[in-house]
This record gives sequence, C-alpha cells and structure tokens, in this order.
Amino acid sequence: MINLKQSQRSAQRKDKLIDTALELFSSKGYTGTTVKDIAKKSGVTDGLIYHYFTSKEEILHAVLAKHNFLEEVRHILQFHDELPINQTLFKLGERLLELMVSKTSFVVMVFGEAQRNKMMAKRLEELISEGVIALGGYFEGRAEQGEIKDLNYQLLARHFISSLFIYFMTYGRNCNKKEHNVYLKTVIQALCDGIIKK
Amino acid sequence: MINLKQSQRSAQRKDKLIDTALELFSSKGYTGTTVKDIAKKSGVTDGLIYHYFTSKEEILHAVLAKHNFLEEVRHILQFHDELPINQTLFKLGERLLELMVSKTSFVVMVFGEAQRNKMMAKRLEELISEGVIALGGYFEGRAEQGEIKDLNYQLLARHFISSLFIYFMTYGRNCNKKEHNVYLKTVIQALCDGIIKK
Amino acid sequence: MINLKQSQRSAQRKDKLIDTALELFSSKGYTGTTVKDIAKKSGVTDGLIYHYFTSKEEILHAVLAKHNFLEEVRHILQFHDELPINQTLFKLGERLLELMVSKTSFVVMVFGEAQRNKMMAKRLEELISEGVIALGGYFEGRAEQGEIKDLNYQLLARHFISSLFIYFMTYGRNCNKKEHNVYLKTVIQALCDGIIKK
Amino acid sequence: MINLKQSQRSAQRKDKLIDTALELFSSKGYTGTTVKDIAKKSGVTDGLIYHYFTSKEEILHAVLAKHNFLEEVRHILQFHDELPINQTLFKLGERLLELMVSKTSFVVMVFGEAQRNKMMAKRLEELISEGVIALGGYFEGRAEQGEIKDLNYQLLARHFISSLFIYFMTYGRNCNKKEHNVYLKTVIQALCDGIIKK
DNA sequence: TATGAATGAGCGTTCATTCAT
DNA sequence: AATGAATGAACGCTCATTCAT
Repeated sequence: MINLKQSQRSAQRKDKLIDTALELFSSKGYTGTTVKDIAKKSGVTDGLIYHYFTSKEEILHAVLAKHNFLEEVRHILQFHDELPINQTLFKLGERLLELMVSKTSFVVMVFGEAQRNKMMAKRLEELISEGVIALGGYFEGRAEQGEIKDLNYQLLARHFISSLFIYFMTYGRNCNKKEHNVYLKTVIQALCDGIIKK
Repeated sequence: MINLKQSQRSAQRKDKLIDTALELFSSKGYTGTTVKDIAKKSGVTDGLIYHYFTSKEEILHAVLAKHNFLEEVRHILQFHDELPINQTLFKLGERLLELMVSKTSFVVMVFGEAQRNKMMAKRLEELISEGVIALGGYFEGRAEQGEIKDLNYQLLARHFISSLFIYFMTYGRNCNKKEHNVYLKTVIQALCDGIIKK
Repeated sequence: MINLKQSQRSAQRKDKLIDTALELFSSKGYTGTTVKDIAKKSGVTDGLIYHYFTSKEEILHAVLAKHNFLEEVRHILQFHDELPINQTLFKLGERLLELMVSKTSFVVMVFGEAQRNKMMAKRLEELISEGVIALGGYFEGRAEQGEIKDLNYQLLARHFISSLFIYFMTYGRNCNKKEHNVYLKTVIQALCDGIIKK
Repeated sequence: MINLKQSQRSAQRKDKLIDTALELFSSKGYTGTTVKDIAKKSGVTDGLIYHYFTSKEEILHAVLAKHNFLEEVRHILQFHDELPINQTLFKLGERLLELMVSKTSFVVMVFGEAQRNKMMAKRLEELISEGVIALGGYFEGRAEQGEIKDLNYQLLARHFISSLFIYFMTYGRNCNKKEHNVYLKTVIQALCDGIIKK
C-alpha cells in the first residue's frame, strides 16, 4: 500500500516538475531557466530533480512529451465535407486559435527555442506540417469536386496555417475571441473570394 | 594623421567583431554565445572586446545598428500605382524575400531572440508593423479607387506580410528564386481572385 | 533528524568561512581579499561559498554580525557610581582595551574599511557614539553631584574614547596589559587632575 | 626653446596627474581608483601615464612625496616658551586642525590606506610620532621649569595628538573654525586643570 | 526517496600594463 | 612625447551536475 501511495506521489511530483518547467521555460526560455528555479518553484530540493530526470535536457523532453498537442491538432483536422469551404476554414481557424490560446506557454516556448534547438525546430515543423498536409489534402478534395481553382494546395495550406500562427504569436496572443473572429473572417473571406472587385 | 592606419585597422576590427557576433548570435543565439566565443573567432583576446564595446549587450546593439534593414524595407514599400495589384504584390514579395535571404542570419537571430529580449521583440514588431502599415495603406488607396472590396486592410496586410515571413523562416529559407516565385504566385493569386470557383 | 551530522558540519563550515573571511579582511582589507582567497584558505571550492552566502558583501555582513561587540561595549558602559571617577575611568579603559585586544583583527578591519564603505563607517560611528554618549552621560551625572567642573561632557567623552581608540590602533596593539595600564593611568590622571602644577 | 617649453609642459602634466591622483585616491581609495580614471580626469591618454610613472604604485609614491606635510608639521611644532601652556596647546591644536583641513583629502587617503599598505602605515606613524616627540619634548621642558606635574610626557603627547586626529577624522572634518575652537578649549582646559572639582 | 552540501568549469567583466606607431 | 590598441590574468558569480548521507 505504502508503495502504491509512494509511487502515486512520485508520479504526481514528476508531473508537477514538468508543469513547472513548462511554465518557466515559457516565460524565461530554456537557457534562462535554472534547474534550481524549477526545484524551488516545485517545492523540491535541487538534488531530487536528478532522481526524476537525468539532465535538464531530459526535463525539456518530458515537457514536450506531455504537452505535445499533435493528437489534438490531428483531431481538429478531421474535415467534414458537409459545410461550405469558408465555414470549414473558419471552424478550423477557431479551433486552432483556441488550442494555441489554451497552450500559449507551450507554443511560445517551442517557438522561442526552435532557433537554438534542433529538436524543438523539428517539433515545430512537425506541428505545422501536420496542419499543412491535412489542410492541403482537404483543398485537393474540394478541387476534385470542382469547388476550388487549380492551385498549389500545399503552399496554400501553408500560407493559411502559418499566417494564423504568426498572427497568434505577434498579435493575437492577448486578443479575445471576438477579435480572433474578425481576423479569421477577414482572412478567410479574402482567401475564398479574393480581394479584387469584378 | 599619425594614426590613420591604426584607426583604420581599429575600425576594421570593430567591424569584424560585429560581423562575427552576428554570425554567432544567429547560430547559437545571443545567450548561447559567449563573449569569449566572439573574441576567439575574431582572433582577439577577451579583454579587447571591452575596448570596443562596454558590454555584451552593446555588441548586440551594434549588430542591430549595422544590419538594421528598416530603411530598405521602407524603400521597398514605396508603392507605385501604375501596376495591377497582383503585380505590385508580387514585386513586394519578391523584394522582401530577397532582402530576407540576403540577411538570413540577422532575421533568424532577431526572430529567435524576440521571445526573450524586449528590445528584440520591439525591433521585430517595428519591422512587421512598418510593412503592415505601408501595405495596409496601399490596400486602402486601391479600395478608394474602387479596385478592391471592403475589408479590414490592416489585418489583410498583416496576413500577407506575416505569411511571407513564416514561409521564409520555416520553409523558404533554403529555396531558390524559382520556388519563391511559385509560392508568391500561388498566394497572391488566391489573395486577389479567391480560391472559390464561381 | 537524518542529517543532523550534516547540518552540524554545514554550520561549522559556515563558521569557519566567516572566521577565515575575518582573518583575511583584517590583513588584506575587504577589497583586497578575493572570494577565491577565502575559499582556498578554508579548504573549500569557489562555488561552495555561494551556497552559504549570496555575495561577497554578505560574507562581510556575516562577519560583522558574528563579531558585533556593540552589546559588550554596552555592558561595559553600565557605570556604577560607587567608585571614584578615576577608578571608574580606569576600569572602563581597561575593559575597552581588553575587548579591542581580543578582537584586534575585527577592529582593524572595521577601521580600515570605514573610509571606503558607508556601512562600515556607520558601524564605526555607532561604536564610538555608543561609548561617547554613555560616558558623556556619566560625566553629566557626576557633574550634578558637584564632582566635576562645568565642561562639554560629550566632547570630553569623545576625547577620552577616541584617544583610547587611536592609542590602540597605532601603538598599543602589541603592548601588554602592564603597558596599557601605564597609558591609562597617565591619561586618566591628567584628565582628572590636570597637568598644571598649582 | 621648444625643449624648454616641452619640459615645462611635461612637468606641469606630471603635476596635474599627481594632483588628480590624490583627489581620486582620497575619494575612492587607492585600490578603488583606476589608472584609467586618473588618465581620463587628467585629460590624458591611458598609455601616457606610463611615460611619467612606471606603475600605479609609483603614482602613490609621487603623491606622498608632493603632499608630505611633515615639514609643515615640524614648523608648527617649534614651540615658543613665552606663552602659558594652555595657549601654546591651543595654538598648536588650531594650526594642526588648519593643516589637516587644508589637506583633508590627503589625510583621509593616508589614513584609509594605512591598514592595507605598509608604506602608508609607516607614513602615518611618522607623522604622528613627529608630533608626539615634539610635544613630549615641550612638556618635558615645562616640567623642568616646574610648571607641570610628573607624568609620562610621551604618552601624554600621544594622547593629545591622536585625540585631535581622530576628532578630525570622525567628527570635525566638516566643522568650522568656531566648532574646532570649542573642542580645543574643552579638551585643553580639561588637560591642564583636570576635570575634578577640588 | 530525499536532502542539500559540494564541485568546477565557465560566465561577463575589469584593469594594470605593454607596445607598435 | 603621445596615442590607444592590445594583452591576459584575475575578479565576483552562476549553474548543471554529483554524491554522501
């Protein structure tokens, strides 16, 4: 029994450490965060950290493993063909923004550290690619139905996703849902109908 | 008069130091780069750095001052109204990509450091805003001529610029001009005419 | 409970560090003493110093806290009125000299550092003032009893205390008790009866 | 001619450097003063310092040589026997205080540096001893005339001089002449007549 | 499990001094 | 005589990591 309780507490503690690490990495960056920082904020002694992780780098790995929202991205990207394209895009944008908002600190960390850390860069590219491929596939499907013009769908998808991403990072991080919607509507309307008056 | 040669060599050396710093900052980040690194790679002793700069931070400032391409961005953004919108956008995109390619390491550094360093964040926002405002103004002008639809031009501009930016950062960094053009054409065609078949 | 031994050894080590620091500060001055010096002389690595103290300045504070003899001075200065004035002064002088002798290196350090370091200057002034005020009060009391002449008792007290102090600093530091007594007798006799033959 | 002018300017410059050094040493201490500081404040380049002095230490020597007021102390200490003792002591005290006031920064430096620097300590002891011996001799002379009691005149002299000195250092440094006189009168009256009411 | 003492390489920075010009 | 570029050892301090308990 004791062992069970112990191992539970142990797991909880590890979890706490990972969450604290994410928080700190997000606000101060990986390099800017001290192992001592993590220990202190988690209410744990310095040495104990190395009972749970072999190195600072491994903490980062654990953070990435726990907060990897690739699954959630994939789930969002299961497109249903019943809706008109613009509504589908709007829903997608809405959900992606929601997801990014709910994981702001994680996104910020991955983004900020990606220049320095190969693994982080790979992770970032994975996330974006996942979206790009799925959305590109959706475009292609619509094209086969004769609904959209003949274009490079992958590039188009990348354009949409990455614009959303940078909007969130540099501008929309602190905006509310209403403002997000204005952005999404503007961008999607332009994307669908073009900006040129006929 | 006496020390013309010396002061020349001194200026050259300072220049060298700035360039070396840019290189290192770009590849390892500001925090990840040691003053000793800069000294060593420049073939200079540690102490001499502080003959030219008062601190590591000042080196960063010097790097930013030397490679500040705000001026160039402004120049690129002087729109001429003779051309059709899509051609104007294409020219703009082409030049912005050219500029980013020619200053890749600088752009990467500013981008990567912006999450951590207030000054860098400001610098980045300046760069993007500059483009957003100018392009937004251009859209507005075209709208007044009845050429484009009623939309939020600032958001539209931000969409175009930031998409370009992230395309470069995550994808186009190593592409050639031809590939850039494909991207630009796709994105601009979609932006102008929409993707929906009528 | 577990680490009683460890925490004991830790406390001892901290104590050792403080004592070593006092020794070094006294002989080489605060500025002239390196943190590495303290570490080396204590048989400890550089980094460990910062496990016990947050800065070199804090080591100084710890030294001051441990060797703060203000309390002892106060105790000495509790005058008893039973004795004749000259005997009271003699006892006071004797004890103050004893105290300074037993804390020679501390006194020397405070004195030497006071010109440069505001905190040390304040500390020194505190020590002297404490004595001056107490002794001045004693003089005043005796004056009210009609035992001493009408004079500025604070200045008189300062005169006595500071003379004692500089005697110790520049001359009596290495003298024995007998020599101290000669000094005290001479000075006190002169102070009480004057040097002029009537 | 040119050489004469040059050597004049050279001498002036050296003088300027010494004075600046004194100023800086006094306010920031010897260790706290940078050779660069001296150069800058003197309007001279770093390297030139070493054309005039072989080291920082030598600058200190030069400062001491130039501002050595032993001569002046000796002059002040030429006692004349016409006056009553208390007036003689008052005149002596007055002049010594005047001298210390006029050379405040020098006195402060010597005093502050004496704990760290053997040479400075020796210099300080020289100055004090000079006064002690002269004043002790004067006392002895008066004693032979039957004017003062039988006491240890050297200790008495040390008492008077050092009290004066510490009064200046810790208290009278910023007082005006009037306040000095109050101090001197009090101390001298007590010294001459004693403080005990008969 | 858990502690926190201990390590030691490395950080940004300072500064007396040297030296080519 | 004068410059200021250049040196390099040393400074106070940080921190990921190890380890005895």
